Amino acid sequence: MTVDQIEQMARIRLGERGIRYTRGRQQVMEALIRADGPRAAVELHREMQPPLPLSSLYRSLAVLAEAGILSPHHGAQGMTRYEPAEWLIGHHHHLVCVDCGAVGDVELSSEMESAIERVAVRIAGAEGYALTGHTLEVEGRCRLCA
Amino acid sequence: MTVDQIEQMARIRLGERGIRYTRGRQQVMEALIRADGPRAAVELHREMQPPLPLSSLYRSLAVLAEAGILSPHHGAQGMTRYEPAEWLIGHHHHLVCVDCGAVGDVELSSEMESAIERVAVRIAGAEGYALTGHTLEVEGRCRLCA
DNA sequence: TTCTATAATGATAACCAATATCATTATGGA
DNA sequence: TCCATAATGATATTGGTTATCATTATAGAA
Repeated sequence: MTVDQIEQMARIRLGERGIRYTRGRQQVMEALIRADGPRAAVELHREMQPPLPLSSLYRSLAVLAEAGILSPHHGAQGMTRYEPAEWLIGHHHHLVCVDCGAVGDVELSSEMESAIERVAVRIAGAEGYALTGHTLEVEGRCRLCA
Repeated sequence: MTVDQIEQMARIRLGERGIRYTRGRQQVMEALIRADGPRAAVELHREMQPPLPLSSLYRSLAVLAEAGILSPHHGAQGMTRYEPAEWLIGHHHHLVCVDCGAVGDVELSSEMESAIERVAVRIAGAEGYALTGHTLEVEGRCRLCA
């Protein structure tokens, strides 16, 4: 799935809801699509050239998440990082560094994935929850923090 | 494992580090041991009788987490919830309500657990991380929010 | 027991990610 | 082109969390 294709799907979803896919939102989406994991507003602000004002950045993230195009991930230092929703970039899990807070995406083989899926279904059912998703958060110390 | 036994282990760990197990910290630990999942400072403040001052509450949580007795969990609304570390209450996973943010603990059968453990080892190894732990975060809508 | 060094407390202020406000600007449709 | 409405961005505000610091409590020494 190319960046353009993902953007196209996002654009359609927004159009259906009367939400515009403006230059700023486009910048946010492209940065997140190219990233290898969730990113916080402050991180995007640092990396974007030229940087979008923080107020616009935060609002764009909120709008895109509300539309189901971005998914929030609550991480270390109380920062909320976002990444394109799974229907855009595929189901995956997270590898988190317990020291620096870096988060990376990980995809599993279908056998591993279905094993985890079965567990998630079992857990949600037992507690009367309507299952919406699941993520295996693998924690460790990254090469730099080791 | 009883509340007293868990407290005793926590007390020993603190003693080894020259950290006192004071009445306030005791109140915090007992509230968290009795809880069925991670709790935030604000939640503890509401539930404790009499409530510890928020400044002391936050500091106690930080001290106990620093000593490895509590583990932080970063959740919705940017709130950090804490629970006794796994070496005290056992390994478990989390069931999170995507609407209200409630978090509950879930224990798995040993077969399910070892299946997930294998996946975690595989992931960390592939990315060069030193594995420290893993949690399956199952997301859904709880009975109240359904 | 008393003294003393040090840890812990709690009121207060400061911090910072995130959100709300609102006047201005941009956009798509009539 | 005009207009209704969405979006922007500077600014102010919120709220969870952390830092400060004078006071209090505690463990160990004398």
